[in-house]
Amino acid sequence: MDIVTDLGQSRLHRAPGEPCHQQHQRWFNTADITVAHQSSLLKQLNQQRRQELFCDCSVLVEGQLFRAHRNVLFASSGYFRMLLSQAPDGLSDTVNATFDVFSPETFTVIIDFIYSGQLDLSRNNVIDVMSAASYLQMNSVINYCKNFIKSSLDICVKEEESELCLSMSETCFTSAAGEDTTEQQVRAPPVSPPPALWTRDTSSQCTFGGKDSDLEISISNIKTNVSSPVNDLGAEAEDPQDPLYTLPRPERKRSRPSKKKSSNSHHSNHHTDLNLEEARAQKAEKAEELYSTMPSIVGVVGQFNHPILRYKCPYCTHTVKRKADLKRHLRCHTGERPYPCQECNKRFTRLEHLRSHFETIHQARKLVCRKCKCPVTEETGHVVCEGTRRFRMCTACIQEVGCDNLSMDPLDGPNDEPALLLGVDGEEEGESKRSWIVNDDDDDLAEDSGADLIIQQIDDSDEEI
DNA sequence: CTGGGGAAGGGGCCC
DNA sequence: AGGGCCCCTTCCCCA
Repeated sequence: MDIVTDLGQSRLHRAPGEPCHQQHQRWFNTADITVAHQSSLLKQLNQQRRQELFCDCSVLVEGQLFRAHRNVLFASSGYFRMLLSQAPDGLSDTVNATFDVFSPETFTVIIDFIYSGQLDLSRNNVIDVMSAASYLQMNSVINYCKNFIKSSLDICVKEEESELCLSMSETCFTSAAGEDTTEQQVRAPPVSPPPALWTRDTSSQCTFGGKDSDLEISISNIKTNVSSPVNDLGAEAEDPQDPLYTLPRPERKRSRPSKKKSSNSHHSNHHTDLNLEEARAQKAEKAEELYSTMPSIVGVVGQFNHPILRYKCPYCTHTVKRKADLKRHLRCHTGERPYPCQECNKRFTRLEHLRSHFETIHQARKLVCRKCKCPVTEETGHVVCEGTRRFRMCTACIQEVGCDNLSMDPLDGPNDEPALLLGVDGEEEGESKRSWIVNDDDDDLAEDSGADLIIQQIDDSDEEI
């Protein structure tokens, strides 16, 4: 039996034992039949959809209901593939999906394409369709849209070329303070393709400087989308030229600051610092934009009676229950690290991670000996400083290491001693917390003072076991 | 080379 | 919605 499962792809299926010379004959026949069969099948499915026959899936787009076949959506869209594969078991159950991120008109174009292979693109809807296709992870539609825009540009750009060049030169080089948003628009920071895709009101991006707004929208979105093509799983390709991509991403190998790196980072040149700061600021800005444009509801999985709300990450297939969790998750894609450690300048995505890091690394909160792992009290051990790192050692281990290898903390004093970071006995919790968050006056502590190991007397009065 | 431990990062979920 | 806790995984370092 010859069955072609891939839409739009003809394949020859040779019957077992069939001579090769007959294959070629069969190829032409089968190809013709296959195309005819595909066409007929698609028409049948489309007819069924229009008559709502055997439809087992509902898609709600801004209140407008679209009935469809689950298997067709599954085969056509990465998003639906993910959505449907996460749906509860039970093939007889209907599946419901709700979208607020594109209009019913846009989805009509998409679903018509799914069921007919014909994409009804126009100058007015191409961006919306491309955005929706990107969201739904339909690469073929994205490519059609790209080609459509490209071909439009080939015509338009030639017409507008001279004026556009003039406009670009004005907008790009006249703003010394960088306040001109048009410059940023031209540069199109690629860190967040999804925001552009989420924003259906593309008119807000028409700040390119030319007079043809359609053309400018196209340029903006082409840059965003082409530079960050979405793969089948929805993750965009990385741009090695983009400074923002140099920061940790979940699919990358984690970049731990090695000791060498850490020490070098203090001596990095001014330009690098500025670039890092710039990249950091851009990241924070894009992250903020990303959060502000996050859709309120991304999808509903489950049965009609018991829908399960899920927020889907626009960068990967991960879904979460709460919007706040999505916001937190997005930091691993945006690279935003809003919580810097005052001691070592290492940055964290979460406050709790910073706290954990600070308490473990800089406060020696762990009441065990670093060497022998035995419990350490104020009688049985000391806090040992190694640069900005602190840990505890029992007296026996300190003696074993030898006092010659250890030196007293030069900061040991009533006012500036690091032990102050541990908090004061009887201090209320808020004060205690603030001690590890804000410590701007302790800059000298952040530097390696020359002593590799420093011992200081333990003040366990405020510590909890 | 390998296994153990520490640190960091991320997800789920409760308050 | 944000903060926080718990748990798990991953990565790196070191013996």
